[in-house]
Amino acid sequence: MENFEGFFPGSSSLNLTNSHGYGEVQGERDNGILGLMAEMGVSAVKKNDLCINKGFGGTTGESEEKIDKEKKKGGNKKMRKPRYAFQTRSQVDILDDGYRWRKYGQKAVNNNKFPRSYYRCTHQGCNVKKQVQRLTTDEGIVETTYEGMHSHPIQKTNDNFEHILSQMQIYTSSF
DNA sequence: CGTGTTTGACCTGCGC
DNA sequence: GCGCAGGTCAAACACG
Repeated sequence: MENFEGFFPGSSSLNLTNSHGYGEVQGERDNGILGLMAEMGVSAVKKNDLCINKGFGGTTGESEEKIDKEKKKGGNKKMRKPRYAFQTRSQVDILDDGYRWRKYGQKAVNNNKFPRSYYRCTHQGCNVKKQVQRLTTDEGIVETTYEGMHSHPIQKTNDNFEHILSQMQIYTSSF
């Protein structure tokens, strides 16, 4: 069982050990934050396409093996990185997960009245990206999408992250 | 001065 | 081919 290295290494100090049986996907260590969010009851999903799969009824984590479906379009070698989206009920958009993020873009998307912000990990050689967007339907919900896995230690103490976690309230999708 | 944010322009994929 | 929407770049700017 992997722990949360990659997303939140060191978060094992939290009382949120991953006990869900997410298997390895694509040989990557993909089950980190998903398990964490599952423990918290936060609606979390891995999205390979841009569809957000809500409903975390306990049977999530299946059909993740299909992400290797490359687009058979002229041999495009551009394989999409797996992305993880989770929604948290928070007053702040930026969840300080201990990494250093540099904002590189902001865009108004869809019919969402809130702009989507694009962040990139500033660690050299680590091109993990994340998108942060507040939902129009529920302004208290912030959806964060991670893309890629961190391959370096966390850069800040996790005390703050623990505080953030305590602020996160369980969000169970009700539709 | 180093680091991060802002913001308009640019790029790219996709549907029509 | 064209237009739109999403994603990224990069110069200017702000701040400690």
